[in-house]
Amino acid sequence: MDKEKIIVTSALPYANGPIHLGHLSGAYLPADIYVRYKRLIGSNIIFICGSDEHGVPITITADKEGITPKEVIDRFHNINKQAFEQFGMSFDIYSRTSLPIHHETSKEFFLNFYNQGILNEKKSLQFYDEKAKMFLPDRYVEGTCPNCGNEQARSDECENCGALYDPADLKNPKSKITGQTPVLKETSHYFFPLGKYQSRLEEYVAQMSKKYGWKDNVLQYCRGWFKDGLQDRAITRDLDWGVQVPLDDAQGKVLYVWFEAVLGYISATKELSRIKGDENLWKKYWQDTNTKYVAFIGKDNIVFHTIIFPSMLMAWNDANTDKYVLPQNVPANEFLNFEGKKFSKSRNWGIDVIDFLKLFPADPLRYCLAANLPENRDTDFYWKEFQSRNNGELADILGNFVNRTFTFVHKHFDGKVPEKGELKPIDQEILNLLSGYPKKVSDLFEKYKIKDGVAEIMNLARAGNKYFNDSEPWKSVKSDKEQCATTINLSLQIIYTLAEMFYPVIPFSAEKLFKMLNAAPTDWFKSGEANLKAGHVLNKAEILFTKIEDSVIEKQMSQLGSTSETPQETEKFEEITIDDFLKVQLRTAEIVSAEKVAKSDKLLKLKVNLGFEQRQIIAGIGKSFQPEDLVGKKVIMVANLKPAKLMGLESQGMILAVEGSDGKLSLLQVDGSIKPGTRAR
RNA sequence: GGCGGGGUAGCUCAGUAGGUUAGAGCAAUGGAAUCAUAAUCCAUGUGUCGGGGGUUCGAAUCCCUCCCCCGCUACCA
Repeated sequence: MDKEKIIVTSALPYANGPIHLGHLSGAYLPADIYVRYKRLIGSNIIFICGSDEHGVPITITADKEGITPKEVIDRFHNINKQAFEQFGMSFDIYSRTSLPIHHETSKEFFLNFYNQGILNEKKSLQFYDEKAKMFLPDRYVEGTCPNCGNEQARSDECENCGALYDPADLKNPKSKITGQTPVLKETSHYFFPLGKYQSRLEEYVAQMSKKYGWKDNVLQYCRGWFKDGLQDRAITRDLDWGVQVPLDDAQGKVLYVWFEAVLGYISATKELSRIKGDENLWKKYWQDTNTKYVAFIGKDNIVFHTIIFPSMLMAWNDANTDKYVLPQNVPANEFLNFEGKKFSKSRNWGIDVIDFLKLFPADPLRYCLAANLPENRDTDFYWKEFQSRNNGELADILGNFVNRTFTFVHKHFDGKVPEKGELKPIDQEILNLLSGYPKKVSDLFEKYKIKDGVAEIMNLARAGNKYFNDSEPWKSVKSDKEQCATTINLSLQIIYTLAEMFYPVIPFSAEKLFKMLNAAPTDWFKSGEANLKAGHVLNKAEILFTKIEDSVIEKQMSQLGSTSETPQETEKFEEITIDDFLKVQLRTAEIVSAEKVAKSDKLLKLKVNLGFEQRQIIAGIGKSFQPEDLVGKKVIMVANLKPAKLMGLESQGMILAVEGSDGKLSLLQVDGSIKPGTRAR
């Protein structure tokens, strides 16, 4: 078989937080299984990943914690790198986009596009916050719409009336960061003309998907983007954290993260070349039309890998003789939820990889996630399912089959592979099954049906148990030793096949299995044959999987959602003076009427009695309360909040509520004897 | 509200070029076996395939409509 040359990438995780189980299910575990399988069939493959370390959210985290962005990325790069290692991710390199090689690569792409003249430079007046010393992105500015008077208009458009205008016309602009009045300064940005590539992209997607069978969910996303029409996208920003725009007149500008992050795959491969001492290694993969490039991602990343990255590579290829390969397949997964709800750090819902691996070994997690990958739709991780997969499948089906065979061989055959004798139909049947297995599983993995493949492998362990049962070696050992030897010989061959088939899924346990067998993996497609010679000496058996007790699982479940236990230790509060506090007028108010705001999911229009006057409040609490239940309640409100318009309705204050771990709101209330309008202090 | 994804057995999930009695694993019930981590093996499902309508000889699968859930987004003052 020809050695396929393959690049596999997993989405670069953002170095602004630890990765959780959902991330693993989306872009990492399926990729690792695929890569390990491909290595076993002899493909020439490299597996690339790294941290994505630029962008605004990282600077915000840094500001909040009073540290530098560098400290933020160092922390999460190391945490995530370690988590991946413990989980058994077999990346050839786990790089990072803060490395000089990445900055150089990104600049090279930018300059190439710039010199080709395909980038559009657009000048515009943007608000500049002199106190924060930064240009303000549109969503950080608000003011009064020159058209309708809406006070929450953005700098260049009003969402209330839909008007578009020049930022200079916005009245009373305010910076949302400092509250200062920003000034207008001229700035210019470069735009990548995505629209120009639309027809080529559509053709590319159509061809690749037809030829290589792209997943349905991926095509649906692409269709949506194509239908809306691709727009020019700005590829620069006024910011100081990121890759500097390599032009003399572009001081204080960096490349927008979406532009450079995908290039991280290439720069990481360059880094790998450097480490391996083969300068041109990366070119042999990225710039060879025979290379098959597969990008594993979660669904949130589809547009970047099927549209943006390919269009950038097209633009490069148009002007260079060294041409990059485009993704041949983008097997994006949906999302993994946790116990029925999506992962949420703030609600303490879910578990980080690094924490999980402190409690349990990697393999049970790998198996459990692999058996329920969100390949077709969102799926859930349940603690109970994890326990039952570990105990009922890994320990009872696979572990026990191995264990019963090994104890038998040590007890009756001196720890050596016994010679097989004449084959009965039952033996021939299992041999046939065995020899067809590598192809059966391979066919599924090649189509990225990892979940089905994994289920199929476990079925082989089931078949092993059945074969052992039906053959009854514990009887034949007394009546027909030759027949017994055949049974045990074949059972050991099954274990060998299992070790190989399971290696991509549960590598740590598979290695133990090979050690017990005193053997090494072979070519994948030969692993269904008789690989153990009679007389081959086996090692002692060890327990592969220990069972997980109910109490251990229950403890984990009981800790879920209990945010009160860890009252956000990491959050630091800015101190304020008593005078600052007294600026806020908290007063009791009685709700006199409540009704839903038309065409709104969660807004309620409330009339409240403040004692000295009535107010109208538009509150976003409609998902937690029925309007009729609110009437008569005495709540706490901010009485001197500047009025604002929501859905065209004026809101003259804000009532206070807290959000529970389930997302339901609870109102701050006082008892009935307190008069409306009483100030809280 | 807009866009996208879903609603199949008690639970977690498969299943669309429309076609014989709709599947798997788990759980449940009964049985067999005792080599083995009390582990295994066999048998057992009256599931309105979210509701209603339509196309068709035939629909979980195609069309229309309604209901519910999830995500993103617009409104969380």
